[in-house]
Amino acid sequence: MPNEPSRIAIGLPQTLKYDCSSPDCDATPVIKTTCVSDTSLAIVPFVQETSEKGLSDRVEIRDTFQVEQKRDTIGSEWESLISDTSDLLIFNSPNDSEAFRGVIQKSLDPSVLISQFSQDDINEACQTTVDLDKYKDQTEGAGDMNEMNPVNESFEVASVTNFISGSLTDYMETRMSAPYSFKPDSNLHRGFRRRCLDFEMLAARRKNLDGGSTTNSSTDNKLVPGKPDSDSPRCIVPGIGLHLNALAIASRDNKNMKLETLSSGTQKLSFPSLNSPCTGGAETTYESLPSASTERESDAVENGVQLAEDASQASAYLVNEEFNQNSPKKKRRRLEQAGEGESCKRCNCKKSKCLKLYCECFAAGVYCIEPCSCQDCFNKPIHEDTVLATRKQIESRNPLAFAPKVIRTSDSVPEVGDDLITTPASARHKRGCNCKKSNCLKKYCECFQGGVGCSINCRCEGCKNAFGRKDGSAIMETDGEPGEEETDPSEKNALDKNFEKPDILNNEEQNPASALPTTPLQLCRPLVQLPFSSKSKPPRFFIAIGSSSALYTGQRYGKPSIIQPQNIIEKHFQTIAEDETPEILRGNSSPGTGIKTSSPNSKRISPPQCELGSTPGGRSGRKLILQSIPSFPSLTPKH
DNA sequence: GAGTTTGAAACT
DNA sequence: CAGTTTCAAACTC
Repeated sequence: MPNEPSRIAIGLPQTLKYDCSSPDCDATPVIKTTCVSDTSLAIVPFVQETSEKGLSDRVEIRDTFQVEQKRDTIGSEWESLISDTSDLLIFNSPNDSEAFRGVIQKSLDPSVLISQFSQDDINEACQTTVDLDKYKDQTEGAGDMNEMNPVNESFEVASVTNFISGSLTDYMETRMSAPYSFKPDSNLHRGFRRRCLDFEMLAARRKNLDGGSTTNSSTDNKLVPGKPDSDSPRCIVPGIGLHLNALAIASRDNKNMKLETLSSGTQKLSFPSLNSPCTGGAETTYESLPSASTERESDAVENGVQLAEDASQASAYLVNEEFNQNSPKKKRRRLEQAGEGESCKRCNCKKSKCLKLYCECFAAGVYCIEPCSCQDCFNKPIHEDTVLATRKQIESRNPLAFAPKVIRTSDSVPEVGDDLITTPASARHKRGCNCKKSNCLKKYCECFQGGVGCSINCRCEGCKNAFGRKDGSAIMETDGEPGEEETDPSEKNALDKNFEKPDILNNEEQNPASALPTTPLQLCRPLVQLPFSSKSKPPRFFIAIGSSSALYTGQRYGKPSIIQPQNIIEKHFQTIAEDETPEILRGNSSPGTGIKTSSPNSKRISPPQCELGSTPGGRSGRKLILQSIPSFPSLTPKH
């Protein structure tokens, strides 16, 4: 960055990449910086995202998007913006490490750390960021840096706090969630390697922390890149598994939620899905976690539901999971018990060497881990080269092969205040299914599995997808709703059976807005309407979808770690990802235009550009997604 | 836990 | 691009 050589240059190097592709982005400030530096385009969005998360005012969020749109349309202006916003990079600049360090040294007490920076500071900073124009003006001044410090430190603090507080796992998880990332050159903020993570390391880290050592140092030591230690946390491979970011988020959220729940005493929650193996051990961690988000507790809980949902579908990073799972069967059983089978990726591959999309781990962009029962597995850090090569090959065939299968579309353009949705699901399977016998009522069906309705892209036969039929006739809605007629009892049973409706749903039933058969669509709406409202409970499966989106956005924009410890930002993030996005899309996209742009029967996925097409000022929603996608392909490591 | 079914992924 | 094979998850018993 021309304008900020001294600061940015130092830390940006490759950290960017790692972080960008890591689910962590959302969690750590570093990511932000990284992302920004990585892609000039990402800067604004990134910043905005950050601000968004920090903002409680939804209006501001919208403004942010608007800004983004504006920027987008301007196009050429990006670069100038970059330079202008170079200061933003400070968030993650190496210099922050100092602050970070200082914070840690000051106190290991998360609460203290958190307290050091008021939400106001964060918001203020965020707002500043949000308003790019304003920011420009600021950047021109010498004092802009100072102004940003609050944010910066806040981020750092959050990270530290998160790390220090019982949420170490969370922190690490976040860090490590970058499934395959580049080897970090930077000693700062480098991503932890998710699956490589083991508790020894965790323990060591804890010790280090306890000993007052800086997070950075410990991290650095652990993250020595390139060491072919399959069990070490350095299993990151470049650009892989971006969509897992969502998972990471989900898992984190999940944990957070749990924490919240615990604190409230209602835990036993009712979030069966949350009890997935993944979250199991996290409790301990969280128990110690200070209730920094006390004020938002209710929200957090509420969010927790959402998160839980999310987690159920995607999370795969909890350390616990790695401990508890010994055999595929067990894993599966646990998963099943948890209500979701996708939470923690584990495979049982025997012939694919875990180098094909057959392998869930590989497909998810993560290394196989101990709980996997795969044979002749090559999806391990020691085979990083092979993994990357294979991945590249697959991506060459299908650029979105590792993208989330279920993506958010602009289909739903529900109007706030609308009653139940009559519009198509807000998320769709990107390719559509091809079911012949399952009637799209079982998890064989990717659409169903993803909790989304079938679409015109599907080639399924006899579609009875409870989330929405191919013909668009049957989107599951609340009991007694129109969509129900389409769904016969058997279907419902199937649905319930497959997804094991959590108690939470029952709770939701009490809430008209989120009544039972929560379908992506259905829930989506409430979310849109009440992004931050405690009443809006995310659709159980939809969340996953949201996560995916979040993933994109999160990666691209980076999820601020600021609030992570408290879930505050996280919540915002979630909300934004799932709720705000739709609105954004709403603005520009017309219903039914979403992903359906691709040929209905086309098996091949259209490239991001096509699918997400970015029309200046045209489809902000899509644009948003689009931007996020680019990060994925970061297959080419910047070593 | 073994065996079957299913549909995506991979291959031809 | 269609048809076939391979694969591993999902499912059943």
